Amino acid sequence: MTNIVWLRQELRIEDNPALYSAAREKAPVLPVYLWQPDSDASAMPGGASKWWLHYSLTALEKALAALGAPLLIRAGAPETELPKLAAAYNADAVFWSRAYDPIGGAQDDRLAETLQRAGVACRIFAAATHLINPDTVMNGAGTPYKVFTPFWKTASAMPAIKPLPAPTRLVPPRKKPAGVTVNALKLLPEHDWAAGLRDAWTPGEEGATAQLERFVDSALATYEEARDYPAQQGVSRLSPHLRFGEISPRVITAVIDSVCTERRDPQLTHNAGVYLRQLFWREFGVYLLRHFPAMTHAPMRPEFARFPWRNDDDALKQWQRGLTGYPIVDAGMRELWRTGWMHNRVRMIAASFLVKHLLLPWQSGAAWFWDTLVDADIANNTLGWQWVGGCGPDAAPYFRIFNPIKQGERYDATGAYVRQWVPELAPLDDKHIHTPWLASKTALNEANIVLGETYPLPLVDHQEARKRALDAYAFVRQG
DNA sequence: TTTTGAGTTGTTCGA
DNA sequence: GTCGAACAACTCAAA
Repeated sequence: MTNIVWLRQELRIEDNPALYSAAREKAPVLPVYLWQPDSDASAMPGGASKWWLHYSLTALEKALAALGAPLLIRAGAPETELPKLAAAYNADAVFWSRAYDPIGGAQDDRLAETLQRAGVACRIFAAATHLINPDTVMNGAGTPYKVFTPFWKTASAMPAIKPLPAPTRLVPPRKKPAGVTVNALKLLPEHDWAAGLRDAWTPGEEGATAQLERFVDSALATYEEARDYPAQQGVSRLSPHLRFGEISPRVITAVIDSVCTERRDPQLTHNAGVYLRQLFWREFGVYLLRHFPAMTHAPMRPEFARFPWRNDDDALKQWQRGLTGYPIVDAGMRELWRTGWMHNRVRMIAASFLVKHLLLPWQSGAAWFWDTLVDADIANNTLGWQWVGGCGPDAAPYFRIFNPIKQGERYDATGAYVRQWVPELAPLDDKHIHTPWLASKTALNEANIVLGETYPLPLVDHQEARKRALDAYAFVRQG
């Protein structure tokens, strides 16, 4: 008799309800990860996510081996692989955490049915991937919230669930598992473009814990102010760790709460509150997707179906490559390409530029982010892009059009961020670092810049693009 | 049912 | 340079 633990979105051993419960029963534990190459194309991780997954699985293998039970890795769908494994190991039960996205949820239902037919018990847990269960937070009318603040008030007032400890020891099944190696999944790119990712990140539970510690020690106390400046280390950078379940948001909350209690510093406590509120945007994302599964592809506001999006592959490519001619946008897009991540402030600027300045559909931006972000998460990505597009719940009003010049000058006043990611502009003086097309010939010569050759001229004029966007949004409103 | 207040992250214009 | 208003109504949530 064996307990199978299917590890899906929680690639960690601490605060893992399925693993914890299976381990408590003293029976042998078989932890399983399933790679699903044939699943729905929209559910397949993008290139950057696959890179991360490779190292996350490697770390998980090591952690589980240290506890005594090696990880079994297989390729295949859970509803075919898990019943096979249950039979081969004479398993009494399969333990796993529920998924709240449409594809994962449907998979849960199919798996539970198949296992029950085979006489195997299903021990399904509310996922510790999130702080709330999306099915339990509703407004007074009994319908799902569509506005963040009231959602947050209700959701954050729910009693916090204490994180579960990591099991100290696991009993392996007698039979040696026959799986594949992480390498066999071929998650790493054939052509190695991942040097920037390797420099920037340490995937895995240990890396996640270390990152949380760094954030709490060095940035949390100034989070509210510093989080908007992309050249500073002002944000948590925990998003990919959360995405792969290498750390649970309950652990993050518990650690921060205990630090605040210990230090009794009102400024720290205030900033911690600002950060924890941000964590609830992640909750809001999964919550909305649970209740409005079509939002991954369809605008939440139906009138946006007639939005006059343009079709311009050249412009899309220039945006993707960081060649729009607007330094802050290009810096962000190149940070993304190199490191698999982009600072939140710059995500808003770059995304707004695609949707409002270029009038390209938010779905094409979402697709690019899906492929290039190490933290690509279907719920967060969808919410973020619908918000920017103005077609989501609680969205940015249509007349709120980020000015990429002003944003650059305000949040990257010295140009440190632009200089890091757009090195061809680095020698330019601060005054024109966000507007190279306004620099004098002498200044450009001295900086070795030939506009249109070494760095592009602006793809669109801000004022004209702004007017065009306002007209397009007016068209949607009036029908 | 009706009413009322509020709504992540901005920009521009004119006094 | 600073400040407030306009952008333009609309939807959501709760009383």
